[in-house]
Amino acid sequence: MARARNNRSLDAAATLRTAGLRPTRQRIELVGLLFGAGDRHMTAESLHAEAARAGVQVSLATVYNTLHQFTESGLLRQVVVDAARSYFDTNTGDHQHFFIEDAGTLIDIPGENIAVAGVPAPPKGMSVDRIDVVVRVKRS
Amino acid sequence: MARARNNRSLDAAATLRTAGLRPTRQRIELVGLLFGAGDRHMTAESLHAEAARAGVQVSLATVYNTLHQFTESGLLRQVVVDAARSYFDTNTGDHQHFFIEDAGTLIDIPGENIAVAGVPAPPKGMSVDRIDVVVRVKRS
DNA sequence: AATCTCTTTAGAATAATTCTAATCTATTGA
DNA sequence: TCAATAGATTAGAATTATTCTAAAGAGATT
Repeated sequence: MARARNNRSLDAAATLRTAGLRPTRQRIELVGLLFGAGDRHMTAESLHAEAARAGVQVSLATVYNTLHQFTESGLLRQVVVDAARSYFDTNTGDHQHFFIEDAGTLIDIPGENIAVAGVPAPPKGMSVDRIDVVVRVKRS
Repeated sequence: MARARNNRSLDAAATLRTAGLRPTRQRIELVGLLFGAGDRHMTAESLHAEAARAGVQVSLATVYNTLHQFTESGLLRQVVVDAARSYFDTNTGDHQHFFIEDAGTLIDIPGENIAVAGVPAPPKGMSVDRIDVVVRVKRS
């Protein structure tokens, strides 16, 4: 019998298969980093740096590819708060964000807390894809 | 008597002076383009192209400078909806946006229509700068 | 008009992201 | 099990939006 991969890897592979993605070495390791420790907000650069620190060899191009594939298959959600960089959120459930402008960091606001009322009907032939609320905060 | 500038230019110059900016030829012409025709959502490239079409000579660097200066002095509001480009809104009043993802266009939602409830207290030492709501719509 | 400070500009530089085309690897079918 | 194949990874080049630089230009003030 071949030496088995550990449980984490098995979980990651299953997650990837469910998402319709081949469980490659790089994707498995990125799944581990992304989903191994609670809800996180990552940029391509921060994930690439974290992979390097963890001794995981993966190119920046693959990190970008992977973040986009994970977003398309619903494993991640992209958050647009800053014109300069893209954030990816491991929490894909109903929630919104505080954005700390000075630090460039995000904090989740649970969806049950927050409510948006009075959104007009979208233009003819259009339907609402998602409503994003960003509460921008600064040092006071 | 010197030939007087027209009213539009006088208005523009006054607007600029009030904002604490020197009324230079370029700024006056950009004010004319930006505020001459109702509420608009522009990118640096779109404003630069429109200036060129109108025969207004202004460099792209100046368009960027001007958009940022106008934003800082409250003449414009920057809208972050797309990781790829920055939009500037001539409507600085209380309102929110539909973002048509396919077309990359914005539509205002009047502030009196929309309400956000249940925003938790911001983290210690922070205060809310602004709450942005983006209703992302797509062809249905 | 002289001076001073602020502004504009072309083009170089930067930063995030995407592309390319060559190499590699997981999967599949024999 | 192994070759074939479709898909994935990679380094580095390319692209895109934006910012920087430093030199020339133009309002403002005297």
